[in-house]
Amino acid sequence: MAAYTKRGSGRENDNRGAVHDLVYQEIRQSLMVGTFTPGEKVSLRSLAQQVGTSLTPVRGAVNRLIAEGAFEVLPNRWVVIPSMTEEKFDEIIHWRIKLEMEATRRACRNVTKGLITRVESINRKIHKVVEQGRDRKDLLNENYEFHFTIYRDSKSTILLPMIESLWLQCGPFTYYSLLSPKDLWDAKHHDAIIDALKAGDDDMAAKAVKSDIISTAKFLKDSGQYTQPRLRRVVG
Amino acid sequence: MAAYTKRGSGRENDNRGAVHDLVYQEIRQSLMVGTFTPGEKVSLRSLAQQVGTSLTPVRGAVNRLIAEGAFEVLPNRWVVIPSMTEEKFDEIIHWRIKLEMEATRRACRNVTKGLITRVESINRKIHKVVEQGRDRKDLLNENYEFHFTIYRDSKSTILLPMIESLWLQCGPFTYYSLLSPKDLWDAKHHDAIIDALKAGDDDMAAKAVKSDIISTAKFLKDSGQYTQPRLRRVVG
DNA sequence: TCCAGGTATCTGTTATCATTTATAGAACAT
DNA sequence: ATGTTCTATAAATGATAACAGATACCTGGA
Repeated sequence: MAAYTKRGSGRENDNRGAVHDLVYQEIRQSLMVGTFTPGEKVSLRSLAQQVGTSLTPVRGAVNRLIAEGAFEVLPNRWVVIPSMTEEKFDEIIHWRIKLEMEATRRACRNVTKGLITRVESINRKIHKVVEQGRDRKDLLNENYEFHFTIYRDSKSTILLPMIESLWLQCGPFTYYSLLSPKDLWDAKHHDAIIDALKAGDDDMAAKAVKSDIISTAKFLKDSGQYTQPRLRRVVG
Repeated sequence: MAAYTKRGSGRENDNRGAVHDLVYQEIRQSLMVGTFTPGEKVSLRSLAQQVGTSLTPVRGAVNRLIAEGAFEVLPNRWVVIPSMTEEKFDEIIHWRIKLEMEATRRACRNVTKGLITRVESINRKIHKVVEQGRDRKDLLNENYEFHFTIYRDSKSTILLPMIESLWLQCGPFTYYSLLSPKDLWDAKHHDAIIDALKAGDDDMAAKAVKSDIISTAKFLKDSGQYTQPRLRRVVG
């Protein structure tokens, strides 16, 4: 037993997280709520200055985000936010539906009281944000939490990274939705998901998730702007 | 092998690729042909020494591979080859089938003469390797090329990274198949894929791919060894 | 007015060094 | 003989500086 022996100082910094992980989380969050705009150029040095570190941890975070499809690297080796085309968006949505339906089914099959409590709590927050008309970014964050709280309970180390990657890829596209005047958030899908979880009906839960994805996809498509395929200047 | 250094000497190295990209390719290749064994610890320094560079490009490559699920990072911050469980493997195969069927369908829909030529060329190489009983690793490499030559023609920037990630994740598992005495390679699936491509029958091509995946999955499962979920020592 | 060429600046990339942290092994006490 | 503590080693992580390539801008000439 004797957990008294603490090595070294240890008291100094309870932060415990590697800096490049914090940087990753910060950029990722910005990405999800549409802080970056599709096509925007991203500089490692400016990012480093923004987060107040050297290039090294930023590089680690950016490399990871590139691998996840959140960033794109041009032939120049410059890093940009990928642009979005309609085909690409449709494809993302198509696979989001497939993967998230399955993740939901799995989570529903071994649903616990704890999951329902957590999800209901987040859903209440969402309702509150919508009522109070608060910042749309809060809504996006809570929506992310709502879904991934469920998906995490699928206990699938295969599904989760794929789903995260897809969310990350359509994240910047939500930038335009922030500009859109109309703010239609239909809470009925979330409620339906919770009801299905409570009933332990995995097919019903999956269907509710599908409806939710289609609904938000339609919302994004309405306010979104697709980017033309980038024209690369051919140097002669 | 192959010191990649790019720093001082300007023209020695083909400037087309950054060093960390070459390192990535090399590690990835090793991963695919089962050079690493599941659960094995990987040290950045040893990797750097192996490829003859400093840590920096190795870190970039490893970070990317972590994001792709090829490496796993322990709470100790040590990097290891992920272990494989039966559930995990089945899940990977399940989604490989779904995604690769779709990629094949897309490639088949806009099939070109060039694709068929390339694929037939690779298939001939595979036949030759099998006949001559050459190194199993050559077989794995050619098999990879065969499939991804097709998938690349799906022109889907969404599908391809997901499929690559799945291949990478079951890559180390093939280590055991290299140890297996029996070497059953059924070429009929590849031939069926080519026939379907020639006929432009996307459903048939997709079905042939499914058969091929199931076949190789069965082969891997026969010779594979699953790893117990890692036991973390609980300090008391 | 337009185009060519050169220069300054910005970008990613790599190497090296310093710091922190965790594991392993030896020495010690019980 | 066993368990604990100290120490040495090895590991990842972060900061900094030097380097190479590309872009942007400015200048000079037609």
